[in-house]
Amino acid sequence: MVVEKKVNQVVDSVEGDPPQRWGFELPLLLFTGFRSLIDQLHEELADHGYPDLRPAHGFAMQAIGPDGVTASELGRRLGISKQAAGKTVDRLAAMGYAQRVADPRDARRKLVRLTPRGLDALTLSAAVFQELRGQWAERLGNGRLTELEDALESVVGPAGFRLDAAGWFGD
Amino acid sequence: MVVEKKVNQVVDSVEGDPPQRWGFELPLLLFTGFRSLIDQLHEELADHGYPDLRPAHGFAMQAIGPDGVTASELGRRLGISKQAAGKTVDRLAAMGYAQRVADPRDARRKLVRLTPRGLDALTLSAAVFQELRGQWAERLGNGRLTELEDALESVVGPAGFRLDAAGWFGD
DNA sequence: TCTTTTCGACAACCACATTGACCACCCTAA
DNA sequence: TTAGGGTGGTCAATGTGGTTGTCGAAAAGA
Repeated sequence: MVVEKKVNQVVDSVEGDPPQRWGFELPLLLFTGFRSLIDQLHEELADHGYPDLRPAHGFAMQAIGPDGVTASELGRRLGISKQAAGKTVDRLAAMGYAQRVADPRDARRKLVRLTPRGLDALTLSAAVFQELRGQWAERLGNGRLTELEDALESVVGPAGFRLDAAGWFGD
Repeated sequence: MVVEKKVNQVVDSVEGDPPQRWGFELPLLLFTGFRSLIDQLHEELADHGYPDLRPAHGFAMQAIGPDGVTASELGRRLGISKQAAGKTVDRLAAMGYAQRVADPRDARRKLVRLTPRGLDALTLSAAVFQELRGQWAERLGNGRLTELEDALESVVGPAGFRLDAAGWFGD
């Protein structure tokens, strides 16, 4: 990559107008948008009886899915060790969002399944996201919103979304 | 918020086409875009002699800024305790990106400043982001990219960007 | 059947945050 | 001028969520 050139470009334009927009604005805008949606989601969730859910829990429950998974598989999906996944399940179970059930077809396995409460939280989340998208559509106009979504998809690809976001940021 | 209505809407359309796009795609697209930019940034940083930098370090260094801050103020900006901020500074200092200097005007304070190496990393990051934005512009066309940025800004506002992203996600 | 792999658990450990306590220092008002 | 309150930095204890290592039981494959 020709970054050296860019260094001078950036340094030079400190005294002047940005070419169009600074490059660093893009990730910040994306992150701020994401964060605002997630924060609003959890406000709604709290108001509707799920005050203890955190963003990471949503990813975990999404990774469990409607059919359930083993703790090992959950670890793979979340990008953490199976032991850490087991502890995550413990926490979700203690909060009443998940449970372990023995797998009759494989005595080693214990399937992690969402409880009805867990499924409800997921259903509500989907509805809140739909509502929030509606608010964006109101503000931007449906066309601009769709273009935004399409543009993003064409850059990042429709590639299956990664759920291993928990420790990714970490120090 | 009229979420109850949305629940049925979402449940109903499980058997059918999404209204346009599912609401949950929007946050995922935003996050995936953000993540892809950050991942590529850190690939570049690693290739240019900064292999030990993690995303969270970038936020911390950004919070320190070119003028330096006290550890307490750093804690406020990052949304963590001053003790945790102090440890973060210890880590950055151990890696050679920051240093503490006594403040001659206030004997209590120790100013945290970026080292030349830290400043270089920040400058390089800005250049990489500029380059990455160029790649997006190539793929989308400059017009569509600018529209994307403008649309995002009009939703989340030009409000100063929050740096307290580290523990925000957390479990 | 024998070997290898997989699953879930237990234990020890580590990284990074927390709270609480403390002293040194600045600032201001009596 | 001095007493008090607020602020800055550090130490200590603790909590949480992750890691690796190990293990026995069970499944899968040669």
